[in-house]
Amino acid sequence: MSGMSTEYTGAGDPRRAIELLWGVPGPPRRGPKPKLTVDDVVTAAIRLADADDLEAVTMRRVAEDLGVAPMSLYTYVPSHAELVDLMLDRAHGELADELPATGWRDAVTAVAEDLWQLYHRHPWLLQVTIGRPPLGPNTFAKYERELTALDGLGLGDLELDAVVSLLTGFVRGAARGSVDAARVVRRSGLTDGQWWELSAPVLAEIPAADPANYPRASRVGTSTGQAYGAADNPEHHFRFGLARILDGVEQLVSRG
Amino acid sequence: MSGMSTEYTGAGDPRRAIELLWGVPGPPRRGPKPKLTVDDVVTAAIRLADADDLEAVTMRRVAEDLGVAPMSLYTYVPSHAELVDLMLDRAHGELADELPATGWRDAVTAVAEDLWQLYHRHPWLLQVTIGRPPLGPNTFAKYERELTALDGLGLGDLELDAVVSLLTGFVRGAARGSVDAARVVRRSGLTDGQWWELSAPVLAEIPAADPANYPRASRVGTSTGQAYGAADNPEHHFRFGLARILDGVEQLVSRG
DNA sequence: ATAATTTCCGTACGTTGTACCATGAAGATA
DNA sequence: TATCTTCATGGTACAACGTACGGAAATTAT
Repeated sequence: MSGMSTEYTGAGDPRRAIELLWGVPGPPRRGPKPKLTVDDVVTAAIRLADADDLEAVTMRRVAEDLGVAPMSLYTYVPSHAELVDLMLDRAHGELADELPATGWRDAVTAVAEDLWQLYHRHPWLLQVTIGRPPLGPNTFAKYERELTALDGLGLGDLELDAVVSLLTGFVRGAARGSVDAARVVRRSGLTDGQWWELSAPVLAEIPAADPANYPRASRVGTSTGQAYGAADNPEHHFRFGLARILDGVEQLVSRG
Repeated sequence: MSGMSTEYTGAGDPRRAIELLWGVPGPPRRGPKPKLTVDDVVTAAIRLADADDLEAVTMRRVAEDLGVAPMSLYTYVPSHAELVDLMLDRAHGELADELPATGWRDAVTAVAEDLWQLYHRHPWLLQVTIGRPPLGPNTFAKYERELTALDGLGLGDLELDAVVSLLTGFVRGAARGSVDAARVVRRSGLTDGQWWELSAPVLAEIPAADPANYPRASRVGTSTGQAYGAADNPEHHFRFGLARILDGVEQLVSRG
């Protein structure tokens, strides 16, 4: 294989992936002492991703960070794809286990907030395409906690799953908007305001782009621009959307 | 520049990008007749992306498709990034302008359904990272239509923007789950069921992965597995989530 | 005719994941 | 202790990527 095609979780051999995720010891080895452990590799990879991007996690860079040759990594990890799986499960281990005991709305809010924070601490998590659900301990614990937050509301199993999916999907999307916006500012060196000051005059020269053709869009666009000093406000969108979803779920619950 | 770093929309020179998006004619040219148009390039790129992936849209492959050398494309498009911007705006041109006049719930539902369909027709749209909002005609029209669906409900401009963001972000996330799941099945050649049959026995050998440690997760997991014959059902998650969000928005509206 | 401009494209560079193979280190067996 | 077996290490190489650079050829303006 060559290049780095779109990688999704759960590519590669399931057996090997699961053994790595759960850290099964394996039979006693015979050859020379390994200089590293799988955890070392994952730690270095996460350090690189945190400092930059998922794109920064190349086998060559991870190897350099660890003081070994690129090909040596393949004794610890079958491929780049499995390394990403391991990074993902490890990062989710930072989520708490406890939940507030002050009602389901607080519990669900805590789940959403924790995830929102986690995605901002490790923005590269949002660059991982989810193929198969990663069958690691922390991914399991995350799902268990999310279900626990909705315990005792009388929801059926299928409804529980759908609500959790709605919630986590929403947080993921909102966080993505937030970190993508931050990334583009960092990478381009232009704030949203500066970028708009460059773009607006060009747009004004295009007859077809007359604001009269898009009356609502231009009105709301200028309103949000003035209110936030930016095109939009990810943090506000997160809180607003979460409130709407909680209201929607509450109706479902109260209807039985 | 080398390799293909994570590309986001709105990279590159804003002036040139906007001129391309709106198809401004430019001064009369002097040199030899161009063999192609910008539209030809975009069309070929979309054809490749539809047939496969965004990853399949390489300058070399697009050029081959058009019968020119790779470097010739750069006379039409400043870089790969701008090409993606153009693809994105063009694809959104497939969205209808009209809305059902039978109430805001129907209108918002139509917006969501149309987007859901569009993302399934062009799954690569979900692989584009949104940096700056693409300032093209069809992106404008999309936003205008979304706002129109919420007309006359008494929502403020900031609320309107937040609701639209919630709605489109939700559809995007749900569709992503759907197309990613389909892609992994196609690429791995394994259905969810087959993949699970491979994974489950391995997991059963891991003591720490005992279902008793994750009681809710394992119960709900088997329920959904039996109900859908798969890990989850994207279509159902979409309809379910949309209903919850509509209920949540309805509360906001009725509270004034 | 000449000059100015623009298209087209061959070549080349730096980047990626990783296949393949040789080298040598360390435990198992005699 | 000597030999065998197994495994970590890492050098080299390949195909694919975006695209910088610069020359050749074509077209229009003068």
